[in-house]
Amino acid sequence: MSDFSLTDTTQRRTARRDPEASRQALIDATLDTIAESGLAEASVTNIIRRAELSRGMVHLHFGGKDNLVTAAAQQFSNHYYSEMDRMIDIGNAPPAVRVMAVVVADLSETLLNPRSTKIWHAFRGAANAHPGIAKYSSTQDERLVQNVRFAFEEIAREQGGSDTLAEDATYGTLALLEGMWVHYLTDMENFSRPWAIELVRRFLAGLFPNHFSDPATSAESMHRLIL
Amino acid sequence: MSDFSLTDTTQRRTARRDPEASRQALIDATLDTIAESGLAEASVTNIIRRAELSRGMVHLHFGGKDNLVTAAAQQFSNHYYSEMDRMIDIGNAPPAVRVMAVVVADLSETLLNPRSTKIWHAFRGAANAHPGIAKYSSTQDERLVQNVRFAFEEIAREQGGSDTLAEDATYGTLALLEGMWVHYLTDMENFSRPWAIELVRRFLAGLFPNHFSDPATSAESMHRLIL
DNA sequence: ATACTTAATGGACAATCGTCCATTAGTGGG
DNA sequence: CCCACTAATGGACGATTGTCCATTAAGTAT
Repeated sequence: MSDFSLTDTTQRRTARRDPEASRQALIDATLDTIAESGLAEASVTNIIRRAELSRGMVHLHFGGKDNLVTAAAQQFSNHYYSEMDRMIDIGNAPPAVRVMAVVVADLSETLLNPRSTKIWHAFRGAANAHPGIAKYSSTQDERLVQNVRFAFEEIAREQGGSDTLAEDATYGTLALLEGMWVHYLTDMENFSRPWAIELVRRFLAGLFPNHFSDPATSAESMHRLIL
Repeated sequence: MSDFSLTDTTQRRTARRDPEASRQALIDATLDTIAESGLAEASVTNIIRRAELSRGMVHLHFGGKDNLVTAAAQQFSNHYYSEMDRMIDIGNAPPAVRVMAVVVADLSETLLNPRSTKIWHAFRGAANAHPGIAKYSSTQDERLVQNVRFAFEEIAREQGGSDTLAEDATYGTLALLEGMWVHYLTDMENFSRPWAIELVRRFLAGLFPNHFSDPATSAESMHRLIL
């Protein structure tokens, strides 16, 4: 109210002539275009039209379209893992609860939604031919895998199971989640998150009856814990 | 030897002026290009160069590039299911063996190999924006799902489990297989088929101990049965 | 042999692709 | 207030896209 001119300047500065904002607008427009119309439609023309920026910006900020798409893939990947980290930060809960936290988070609307699934699969489909994308299109983030593996090793130790059992449980759980994403992509309206969570829990209860039959690992209970 | 001229005529006819062979050559070239360089590189120019045919053939036989790609997706899908049917045709074996037959077939080199995984994921990534492809990029072939579901319902009945258990087992198994394909795609050299088969069996043994602990459902035993 | 049918060719075509650069216009320091 | 700096613009550019068609040539029927 007092310094109207300063406020105005700040606004105009933010609106036009903010390289960081422009960079971000291009990445957002790229991801939105991919989610809405696929990677093939993510041309420079379509991207800059959506971002309401001029043609030269892609070359100016990224040096070319390839780098822009790679940056978009990187940001998308970072967003997934940062949100995942945020959601599974629940202190030192029992290992089975920690595993289920990863499951619930991966299947939550924050991470698993129409936009993210479409983008995810579009990137993965192009990853083979596009090294820049390949780097950021793997779910096998080392930290997350280790996180799950440690929890399963703790469970296996308690139950007297072998180490290969823990490893199988780790990769099986991640594979199950991958499969759920595909299931969601191909049949969104019939997909039920609680159903998917219970399905995973049931499979894990088969491997570790003493841990994943605990009501604390049920879909409702986990939902309350995380959100 | 005797009728050299006839043989020659037949050869030339097969070589040039065989519409069916030309159609097939275009489809093969399309799939090969996608497997090798991705969907984005599957341009008319690249396809006809690989097929060693002329530019107009795409329009002549398919009416346009979109229809060619769709036909390629259809043929690829048909190949998967016909090979799958062939491999799981093992008479009236116990239900657990029938389920494991699907698992082993899906993870066999015939169906799961570098070429097929790359094509598969390329198609799936484009399916959202390309209705023609979407039709043929689903693993949820009704016949196959029913096949697995019937087997699990039989198992669940024997074991006194609920119907939802059979349904969970069905979709869980398919999800597990989807996840294995992704795992294979992202880490081909470290992927072991026996390991993957045993992993699935172990998960199912958790749900149905009486059936999937049977040595007849082990990777080696199944391998012998199918091949 | 001749006419007819049609598979196959390959270049023309407009549209679109991504890259680049001469130019304009905001912004902060002297 | 002006100068240097650089974010931002938008059109020009050659290359490449998919479609289409006039033409050629192979196979078949008369």
